[in-house]
Amino acid sequence: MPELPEVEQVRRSLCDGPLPLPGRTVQDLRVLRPAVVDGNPDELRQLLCGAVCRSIERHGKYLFFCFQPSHATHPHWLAVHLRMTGRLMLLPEHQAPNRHVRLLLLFDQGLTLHFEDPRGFGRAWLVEDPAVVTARLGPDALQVDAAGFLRRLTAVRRQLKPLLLDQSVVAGIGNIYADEILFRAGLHPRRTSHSLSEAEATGLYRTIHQVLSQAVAMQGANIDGVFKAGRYPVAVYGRVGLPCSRCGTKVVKERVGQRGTSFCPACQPLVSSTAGEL
DNA sequence: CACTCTACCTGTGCGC
DNA sequence: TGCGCACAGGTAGAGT
Repeated sequence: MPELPEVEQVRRSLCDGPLPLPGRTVQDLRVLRPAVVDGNPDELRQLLCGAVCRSIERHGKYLFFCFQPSHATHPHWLAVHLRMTGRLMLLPEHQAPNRHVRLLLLFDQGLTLHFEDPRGFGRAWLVEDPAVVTARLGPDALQVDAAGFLRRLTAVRRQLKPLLLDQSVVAGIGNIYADEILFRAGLHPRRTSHSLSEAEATGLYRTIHQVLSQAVAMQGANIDGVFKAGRYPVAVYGRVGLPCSRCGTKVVKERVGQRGTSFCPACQPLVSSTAGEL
């Protein structure tokens, strides 16, 4: 389930890997499953064939591929959202797409970008400007400054778990990192934004930044047997019934805001405490 | 405004 | 072995 750190890892691997995408020209585009494209697949193909990839940007969980078509003055952007099970892989052209590949972008020098997605929730679509998409989102969770975050936090009266998941507040946090952040901040998922002390609110901000930047540095999360994108060790997500790494209390799972939520009932008390960060 | 539900989709893992 | 089924989750959009 790619969230900010995993999406950033994808971006980096495509930009800074041994075979960087920027600078390469699209030779062909194949839509293997039309639902993956939001818009007309033929139009997408016409616009991107012959276009040169200039850069790949990220905002929250969205990727934006900047393409300069040969006969246009301004670039076109391919927006991509991987949702839960989407993956992007740059493979040699002789590699046959597996049955879950939805979209193929054939580049020069025999490189093909595979957009694979077993669940088929992921989407790719063209935009004139990434701002069309990012206007609906809050600031990127790694870019937001303390004052901006605290302003957004105190502007509402909401439970912390759904608040962190709301992409219009800050963009990039999903179910896994929301649980990890709240655990490390020592905050119960049902605590409300307006109930936080100043120290708790600042601690939450610092924890968001700390957890996400550490996860980016470790190339994403590592979840036992499920999701091994990177090496960032999760402390509570998917660890129901196992002892909390900090105090040994069994990790519990409840539904908070319709979402499965794992936390340590001892380290994350529902009542305000002066414990501070973990 | 805050919350809840539903739809989308399919692989996984459980109970029987 | 195999069937049925709940479950997982990001987002949009509708409803309470």
